[in-house]
Amino acid sequence: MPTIKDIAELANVSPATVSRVLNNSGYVSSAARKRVIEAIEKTNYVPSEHAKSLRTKKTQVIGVVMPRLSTETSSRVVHGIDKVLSAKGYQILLATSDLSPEKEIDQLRLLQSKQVEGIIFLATNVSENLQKELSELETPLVALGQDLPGVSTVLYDDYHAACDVVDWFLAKGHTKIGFIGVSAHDEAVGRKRRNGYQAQMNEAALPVEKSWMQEASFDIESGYEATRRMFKESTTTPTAIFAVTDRLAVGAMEYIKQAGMSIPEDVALAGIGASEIGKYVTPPLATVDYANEEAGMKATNLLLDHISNGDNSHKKFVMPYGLLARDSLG
Amino acid sequence: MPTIKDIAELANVSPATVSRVLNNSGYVSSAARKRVIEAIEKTNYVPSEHAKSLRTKKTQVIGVVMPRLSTETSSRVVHGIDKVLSAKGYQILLATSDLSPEKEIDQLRLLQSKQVEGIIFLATNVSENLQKELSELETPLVALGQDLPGVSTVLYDDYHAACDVVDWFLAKGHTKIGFIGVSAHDEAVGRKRRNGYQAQMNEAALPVEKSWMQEASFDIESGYEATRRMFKESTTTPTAIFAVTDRLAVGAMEYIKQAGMSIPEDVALAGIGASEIGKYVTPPLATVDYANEEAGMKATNLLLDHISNGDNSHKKFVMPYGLLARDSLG
DNA sequence: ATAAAATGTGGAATCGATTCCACACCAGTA
DNA sequence: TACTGGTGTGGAATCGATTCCACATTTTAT
Repeated sequence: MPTIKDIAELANVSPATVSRVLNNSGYVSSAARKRVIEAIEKTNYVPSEHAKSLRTKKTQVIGVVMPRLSTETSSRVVHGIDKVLSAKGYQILLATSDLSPEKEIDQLRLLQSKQVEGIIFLATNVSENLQKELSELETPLVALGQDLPGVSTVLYDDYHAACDVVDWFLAKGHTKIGFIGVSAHDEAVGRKRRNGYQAQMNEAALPVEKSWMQEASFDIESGYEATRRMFKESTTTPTAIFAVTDRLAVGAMEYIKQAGMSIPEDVALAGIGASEIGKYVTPPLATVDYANEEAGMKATNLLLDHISNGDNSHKKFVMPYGLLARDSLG
Repeated sequence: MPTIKDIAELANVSPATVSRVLNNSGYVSSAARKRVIEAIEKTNYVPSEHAKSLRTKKTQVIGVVMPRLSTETSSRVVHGIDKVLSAKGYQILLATSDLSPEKEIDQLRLLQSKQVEGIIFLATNVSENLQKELSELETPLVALGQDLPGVSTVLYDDYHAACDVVDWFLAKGHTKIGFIGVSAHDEAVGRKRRNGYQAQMNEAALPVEKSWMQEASFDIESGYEATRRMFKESTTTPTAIFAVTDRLAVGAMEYIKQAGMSIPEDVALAGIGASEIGKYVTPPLATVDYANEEAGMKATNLLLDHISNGDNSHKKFVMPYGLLARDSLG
């Protein structure tokens, strides 16, 4: 591995001059520049970013912390982030938290030690420790998807989206509406969407049988099971089901079909997420489009603003969402 | 941002001693160690990885270059990579090439300058320039999915998988089998799978009408269009279609349904990739499971071997695949 | 013609860690 | 008593770049 010194010797100049060529700064005669460039090409020289960062404090790297990579939502978000970042010459240092609160904090530290210039943080849990860590963090950070106090965040409008889904059903005349949610530890998906559902049912003065509200995890299989439980346990069975994610809804769809009922005639169905799968199941799944890619882009732009302007204000940005009424609605 | 010097002063020791505490190396009295640890905690000190890497040449970062992130295949692969890497304390520096050959090379250079300890490379194009770049690269590298000469690779068995898909149809008595492929610039998906199809049709002495072979890009919509063309242009229409990816197959499915034909009675269908979507469309799509996550893990382990053993041999590893015969087959 | 400004270049300090080496101290042993 | 060997510590070089400053040389302006 050649260093700047080797190039300097080869080109018969000082390291300082090589550096000037590298950075297009200061004065360099065209003769010297030519010799340096030749030396660089001959040796396949690549400057060490570490030495550079050590001196300049710039790394051109943004850290991204997310619970898991292998979901459609995540990859859309990362794609949005990458789109903005790669255009500006930044790279992504990826850190996954595996849904573990301690690991989220560890990763935050690790990224800090790697001197990333900013962090985009998709949290799931919002613990005490996490908030403490965040408040001590010097690196600019933007949260996405969960409302973290004291930091800039790009949020989805979970509450109103959930209300709108329930409204869909109400408008079709449904009164017995089931709900498949996830753990309330997840503030956004677990709590807010449930709140929206409950608020809307209350508003409409509709009673909700206990078994109509089921809790699942995040996979299709779990949506299937939740639906099975719902139908087994209910005295009056729902005529519509709102699942908080498309995957859960697809699971519900599987159960309903297997149980010999038809969608939307016997049971109407809707999810949230606008996942690709929902578009191609039969019937197509009504859902809410969260514009994940745009959210990723938005968060990145916000972060870059913080970095360049040294702007420390805490902005909250709520993403608009789109309603995709499809056949599963009736 | 405190540095090792600040800690040293606070703890009344030299930087050397702080370093010893940090790395658990050499002799440190328990009194000194205690003072150092306290100073670290008090100041929230995080050592600079840049300074460290500059000195030690170790970064604990692996670069991953891939064409795009927002596909199910990619995220499965990255997930596999991450699983192995995070267990060993490595991090992932992500670089996307956006399907552009020049960008693939740029990213390779950039990763090198960031001193990554190894690179996992998912290429699409296999150009001259790329091969030159790879041969000059000093960083250990493992390619995944495309056969690059002169480097270790983890490969999918595209040719035989394609043969097996055609065999499915042959076994069901189909003789008119259509094919939806992608550009031959993509060696693995474009060329090898097509070769498998053609070889098998030849073997069975079955004629292939020109319009039965259509070229598409990678999205569902494009599969739809390719199928439309196939049916419009053919004098005899196929009774079975092999699409080289599940997404293309789903597009084909859409067209076939919309044209009023039924699957598998009028047209049988199969894809490759075992994407989740294929499992939940109606009818479920027959496909080939490529074990992407395992491939990512395999590639990572191979890479780590190279790194730790300084092992420069070029291993080729072909992943086994699984056949998922589902209802779309008939 | 002479002062002032622009151009080119190298020396050396610097960033924040690690690590070799020298040195000091305190046992235990011959 | 003197010598070994294990402990504990700090000084200083080092990694590979950037950048300030000083200095030399040329060009331009007055």
